[in-house]
Amino acid sequence: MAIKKCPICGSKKLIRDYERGEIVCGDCGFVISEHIADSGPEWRAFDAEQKKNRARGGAPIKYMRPNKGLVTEIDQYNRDIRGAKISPKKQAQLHRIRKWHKRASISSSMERNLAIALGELQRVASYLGLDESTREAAALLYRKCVKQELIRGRLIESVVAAVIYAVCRIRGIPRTLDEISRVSGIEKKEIGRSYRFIRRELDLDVPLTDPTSYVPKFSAALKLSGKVQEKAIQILKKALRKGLISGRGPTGVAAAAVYIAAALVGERRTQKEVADVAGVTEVTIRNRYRELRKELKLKVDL
DNA sequence: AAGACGAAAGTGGTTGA
DNA sequence: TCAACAACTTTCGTCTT
Repeated sequence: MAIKKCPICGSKKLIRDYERGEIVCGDCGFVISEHIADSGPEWRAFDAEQKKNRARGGAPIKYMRPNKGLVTEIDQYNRDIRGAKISPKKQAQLHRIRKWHKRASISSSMERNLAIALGELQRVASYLGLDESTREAAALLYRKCVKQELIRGRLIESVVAAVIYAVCRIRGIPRTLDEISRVSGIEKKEIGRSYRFIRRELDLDVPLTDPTSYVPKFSAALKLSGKVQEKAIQILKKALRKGLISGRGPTGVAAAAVYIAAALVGERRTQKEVADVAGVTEVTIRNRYRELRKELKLKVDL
């Protein structure tokens, strides 16, 4: 069912944010739906060069397919294009070609690994509501891992989860290790270990998680207005300048900011409510809240 | 009765020797 | 590999609304 207008303010200006898997109201900022399926094109160019290459004719190259979407097959009937029998010499040649063709593609261990991994990746990504371009980025990263032989000794599923986590961090898509752990069925510490390993080996540049990216998510779960989100982001920006973010868990900081913002705007939520959707405890919210209040000199009457 | 607050002890992960 | 360490959680008693 397609969503046509915002249930809060009735506005029809809806922004579909496929990277984050959200539909957001353009007027009040309310996050109407998370985890939407991407109905846009199945690939997105990361830069002009790729756009040019991919925009050319033919099917887009898909990293999600074990053979990148390009298929050649040599059938088993020794006939030429008109159906006539082929000479024994040619037959032998064809046999050799078939053999090597198979070895070079589906039957190589790398391709077998990829076939399993990409299926798992597809499954986890869809549970997390990640759009196609993010999935492609994850698939590409996974290919790099395979190429550098980083999988050996590790569960394929754990590397898949780690790759997804890395891509989400890089793209600023708010998905916690907890969420990924839940849908992938791999323990958090296991994912974390694989994640750190591939980050080091591939020399990935992963920025710190920006707490503001969690604000829309938490606000939506708490049914808070766009005004609260605005306020919360404003608070976080100030906190960032004061150096209150570093070293702290991003979800905790974001949760505290949302909690404060809700109180300031008059849409109060209890610490427990905020804590639950953020996946932290009330104590953590209190600690962050205390720091924020002190450093930013916010007057909050509770 | 429920929520807010904070102290104290416990837990799991990181880091540096 | 081990110990120190910071962030966070759990638990609990007290205060406020």
